[in-house]
Amino acid sequence: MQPERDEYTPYIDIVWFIDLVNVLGEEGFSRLHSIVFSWTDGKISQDALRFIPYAAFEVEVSDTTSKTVYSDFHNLAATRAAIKFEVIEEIGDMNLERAKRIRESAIRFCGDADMFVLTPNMLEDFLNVESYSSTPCLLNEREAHSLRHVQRKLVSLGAELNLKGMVEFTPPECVGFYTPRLDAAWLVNVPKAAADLISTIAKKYSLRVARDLCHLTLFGFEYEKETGQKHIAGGVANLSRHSYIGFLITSKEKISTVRRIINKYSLAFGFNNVFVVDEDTILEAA
DNA sequence: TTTAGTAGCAGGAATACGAA
DNA sequence: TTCGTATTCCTGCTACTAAA
Repeated sequence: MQPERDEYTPYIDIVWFIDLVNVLGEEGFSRLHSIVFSWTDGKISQDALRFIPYAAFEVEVSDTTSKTVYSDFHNLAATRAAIKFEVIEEIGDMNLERAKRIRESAIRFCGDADMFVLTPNMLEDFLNVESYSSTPCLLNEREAHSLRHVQRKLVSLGAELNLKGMVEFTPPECVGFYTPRLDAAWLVNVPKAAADLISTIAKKYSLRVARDLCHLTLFGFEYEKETGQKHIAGGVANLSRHSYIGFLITSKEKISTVRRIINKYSLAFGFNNVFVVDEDTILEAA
């Protein structure tokens, strides 16, 4: 999403994107964009939808300060990339252990995870590696016997768009904590080479990556028709953290209620990736 | 108890660079 | 030329430890 004129604009040193045109083809992406464009009132630009950040790297090679490293972690979190690396040259007072302590604070206070610290030397080890270890898939396919109309529609629409559709989806990064379940999700495969490289780095340095490295949860869906405000608010919170773009589907009568929750939570918790969609709009999507 | 040395950290000035 | 961001270099503060 384009920054506002008066917003600070961080420069991320390196970002690996998944190009949805490569994944879906020109025609498939064009169709997906037209659907997302209509569901978000045009708030998602074509490029923001096309290039999905997978891995982001911030590199500090000077005698950097702790605040610089701390803001690096927040800038990395703002990319919404699945996995984030702070690469630290151990110069002056900055070193790996100190950067790791800053990482712990960043994870605790900015509400993101899967951020790690490396040194340039640790990365150079991988330049001449000929094969990488394969990436284990953490997805848990749940059998859903009775699907609601909206869920069936989302599964069939996802299949038409060449996306992996799942219902009653449990985000793999939540295992061991409170485990939310999204009513539906559309996932995209991560290119094997990228996933395997990250897996190999994680394995060598014992980085505890929580999320599934071979899929990205591109879209999450929650369907709330009759439930109360607090229940809906939980859905909004789950969507913001466990999908790249989240849609809360509800009836026409409840749209204003849901929008008020999204407005409140997006300001309080700093996200801008959840939208409310009228149930009929989903069912009529062709 | 005081003093000196050291590590860790914070902060600012100067400068480089690219975009508008 | 201006603006925003990154980088480099430097100084100062605080806490801790060991020696006097």
